[in-house]
Amino acid sequence: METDEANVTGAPDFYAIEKKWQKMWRESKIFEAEPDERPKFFITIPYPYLNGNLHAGHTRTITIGDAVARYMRMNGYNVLFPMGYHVTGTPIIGLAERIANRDPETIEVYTKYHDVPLEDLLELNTPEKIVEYFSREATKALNSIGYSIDWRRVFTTMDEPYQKFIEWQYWKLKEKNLVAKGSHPVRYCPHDENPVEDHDLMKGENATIVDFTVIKLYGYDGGLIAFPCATLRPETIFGVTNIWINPAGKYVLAEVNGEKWVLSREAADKLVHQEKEVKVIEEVNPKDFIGKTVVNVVLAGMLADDLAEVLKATGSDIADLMEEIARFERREDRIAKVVENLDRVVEGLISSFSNLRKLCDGSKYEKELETLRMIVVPVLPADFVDTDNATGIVMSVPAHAPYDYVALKDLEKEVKNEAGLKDLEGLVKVKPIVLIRIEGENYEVPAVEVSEELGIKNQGEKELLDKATKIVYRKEFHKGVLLENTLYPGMPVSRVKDVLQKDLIDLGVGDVFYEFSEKPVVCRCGTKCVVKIVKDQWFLNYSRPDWKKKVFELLDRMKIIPEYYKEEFRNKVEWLKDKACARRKGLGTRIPWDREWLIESLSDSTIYMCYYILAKFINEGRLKAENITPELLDYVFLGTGDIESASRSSKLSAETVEEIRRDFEYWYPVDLRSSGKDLVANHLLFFLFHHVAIFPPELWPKAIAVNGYVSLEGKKMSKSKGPLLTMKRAVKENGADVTRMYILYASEYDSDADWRKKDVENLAHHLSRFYSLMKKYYTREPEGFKDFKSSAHLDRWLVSRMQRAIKETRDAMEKLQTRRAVNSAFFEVMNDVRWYLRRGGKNPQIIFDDWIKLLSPFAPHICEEIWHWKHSSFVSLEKYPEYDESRVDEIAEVAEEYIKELMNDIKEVLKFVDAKVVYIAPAEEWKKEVAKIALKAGNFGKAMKELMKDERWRGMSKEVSNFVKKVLKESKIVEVDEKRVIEESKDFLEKELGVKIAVDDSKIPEDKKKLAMPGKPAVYAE
RNA sequence: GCGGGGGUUGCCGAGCCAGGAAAAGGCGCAGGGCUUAAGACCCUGUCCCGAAGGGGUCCGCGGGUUCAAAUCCCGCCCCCCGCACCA
Repeated sequence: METDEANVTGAPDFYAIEKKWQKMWRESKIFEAEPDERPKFFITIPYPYLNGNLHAGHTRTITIGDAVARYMRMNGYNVLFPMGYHVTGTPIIGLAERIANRDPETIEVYTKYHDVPLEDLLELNTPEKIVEYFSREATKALNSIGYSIDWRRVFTTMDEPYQKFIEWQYWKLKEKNLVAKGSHPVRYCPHDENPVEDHDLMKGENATIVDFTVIKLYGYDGGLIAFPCATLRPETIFGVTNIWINPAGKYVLAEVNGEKWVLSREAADKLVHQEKEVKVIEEVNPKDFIGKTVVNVVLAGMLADDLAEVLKATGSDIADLMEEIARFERREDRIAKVVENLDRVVEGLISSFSNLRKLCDGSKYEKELETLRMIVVPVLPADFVDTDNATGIVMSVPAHAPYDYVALKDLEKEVKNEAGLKDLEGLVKVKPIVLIRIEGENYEVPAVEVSEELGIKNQGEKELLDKATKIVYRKEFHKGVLLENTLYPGMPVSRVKDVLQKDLIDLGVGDVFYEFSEKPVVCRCGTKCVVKIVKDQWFLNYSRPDWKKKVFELLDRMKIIPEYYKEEFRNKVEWLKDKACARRKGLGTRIPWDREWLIESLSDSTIYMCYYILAKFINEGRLKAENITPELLDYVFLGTGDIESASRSSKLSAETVEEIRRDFEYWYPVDLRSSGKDLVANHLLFFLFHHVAIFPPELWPKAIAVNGYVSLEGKKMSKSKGPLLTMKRAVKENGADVTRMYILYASEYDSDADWRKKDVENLAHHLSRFYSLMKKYYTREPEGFKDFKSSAHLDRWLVSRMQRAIKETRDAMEKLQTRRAVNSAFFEVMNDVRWYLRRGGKNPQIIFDDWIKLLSPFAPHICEEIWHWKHSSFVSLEKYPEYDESRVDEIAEVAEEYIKELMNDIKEVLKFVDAKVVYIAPAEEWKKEVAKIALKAGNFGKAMKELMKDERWRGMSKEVSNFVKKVLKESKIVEVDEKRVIEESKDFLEKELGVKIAVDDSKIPEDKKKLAMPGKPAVYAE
């Protein structure tokens, strides 16, 4: 029998095949790209960071890149696909230290998940050895999976020439004023005296740094004493009725930048790290301050008119001063003036207030007292104040903060009932000051109404209070607008914070206190972390509008895949702030003008794609670090300066310089950067920023593609905790082609791929089947097949279907939809071939050349192997199959579809009848009119309307409507010679169905005939 | 909270942008063929009902538009990711 030679061969030796072709490719240098007359395609994948072995995540991203590279190469492009290694930063150093210290956890993770043999691992006790080891391993892995990389361009970011390149880049940025010094808050461990990164944390990984606005209210006790109130809503300063202090807390009096502050003990400790000069004078008892009053300086300025009147009426000695202040037109100026005379104003106001109180509770100065009350507010006790949050002192704004309102109400009651609090009588009054209007809502005093709606009885009901707070804050933030009694009437609450914070600081009554959003934040060493302001850091000024504008321009013109990431990128550009780009610790390049700083790792990997051009010359030994001068790089990358100075400074011949320049001009810009989605908000963003900063628009990148992660059996992979699947292991266990195909087929775009052993094995079976098919048919002469035009129906069908697959695969690849591409190029063709063989096709090999080429970007080794059974060229360099409309035979396709449907119909019937013979007859000719009418009408609705006018059709509206749908989709159905098709397929149907088939309408009853329509013959079984 | 994405038949996952199939493909499961047997391979079935190719129900929930909605519109619920100085 002819069948069995294929099956017996069994599974091919993937491993041997892979090794063989990898060697052949390498020896033939077919992926080493040099400029020529072809159009070029420069594709890059972010170089991997080498603190471990490459894993399934890398495998996915790079396989996508390689499939595209191979696809483009087969489409006539001169493709450059290089790779390098990223080693900048601290993780490698940390790893070396942990290995040197024999850290058990590290050893476990690296032997268990990264597949590093223990004896090798223990050797890796310096960063250099780690880089050496993992780059070697990475190269092995990348080769073992068959990527078409031009290895002459490999490098690491520690290489001296690379550092020269980065120095040049940073000089360029400096020239353009895009790098500047500043300070920046970071998470910091006081014990280690170091900034703390995520993986160094024991607790609090989710904590972010929030900036509280500190607003100082002033008391007076022989001198000014500031009460720094911390708030996230500085606008509420206009509605303060009192301030809160925790009577049970530990507080200190300290000199902060020369001013006396009352603040919590913790706060004083924290401020030391926040660029403040802090000298603790003494511990103080918070209860001593309760009942004392403090001055709201902002309001004092704003209400200077009223104050002046009050002070005059009550004979205060600062009445004149206040009048003077009131003469200023602008509120800001008044406040400034108050601050200028802070000492006198505060003392004067406080003593006036206290005099007036003693003098006249409830008598003739009632109104004046009320005015003063708004500005001179009491310090009151509150348990809910957290001394470990910011300063430990907060403002009370009962109109807009449910906690404040409810606590005040409680306190009011207590004052009446408890003897110990009698001092506070007259000071505790619940009189909320409203400063925000919420658009579209009817609140008078939001905090009061919301608290009442929720039925909050006292401050013990924390849950409800939190809920109320959330409601009020949310509504006010989104729909709130400031009222007349504020500094910015009409301004939305959502916008006021930054403005006001800055104003208050400028006026001298404000400050910033950085605090964690969640607590505690604990370092691995067990110490509680603080926020530290790092001074004199170098920053990349990403927030500059002119810089961003250019990035937006780039985004507009570039292609982002998938498309909706363009919007995501825009948002991220908008959101990006200045970024500290200097570090004290780590591997990398020093800032050339300030050598105590290292350039941070995300900042030295932004335009390095152009370094691949240099790398070839460097690896050839033609270019050394000392040759890489600014003049050289200006000339070869930017075309500025001149060849003479480039040549002179670099000590390279003019020819060499020109050669590098030509290479660069040929290859640049980057045509596609394909990356995992984790790099969107950082690396890819910086990639865009730096390109627009340094290169002219014609050298800006053309496209970015983003792909999702890989999980293992549904579990997230983790480099540091496992599970992890290394590229090496995946290839070793499954073979390169299986690994590649699986990862490409597992999912699309940014959705995550799940690596499932079972599915992977199954794919391997599919590939083996493919190989067997090839083995059986590929080299065989086709029977009775000369060319497409004259061939038999089934052969034409197969060729036609192949055209569909080609079109679909190409379309998918153009959009980087590898899943769809593999599906059509592999699975769908496979199904067609199977159907073809089942139908008795003898010549599947007529499409095999195309099929092998079609699959070659995805499973290059096996394709190369099979291809060589018949050809001596590399399939990797062949022309990718082109969709050829002249080889599409719609009628053949429709006819096959017809047979499939007929078979299903008969099968359905046979389910219910135990028949020996099935009679089939195509519908009567006249029914084809339906098709004509339907096609003329063009759409379903019109067609049905038209047809139902004819009474012949009315009795069978159901059948007609089904047919109309069909004919509108496959118009060729009417051109099929049904009778002939059935006759030709008779043997097939009989074999498949196990019954006798007869084309004979005389045996078919009328009611069955009625059901027939073109494309759906009458069937009768008996 | 802000921003981006998403909820499809046992599972994974297409389809939705350009309305008109119980809804591709894979996995799993069941049955049959092949085989001494296992594996591999091939075929069939896999929402419910049905002794004739049919009918019913279905794509997070609730409305709406339409001859027709998984697909368009409105409201709601739920899930994932990013929010940084870390590669």
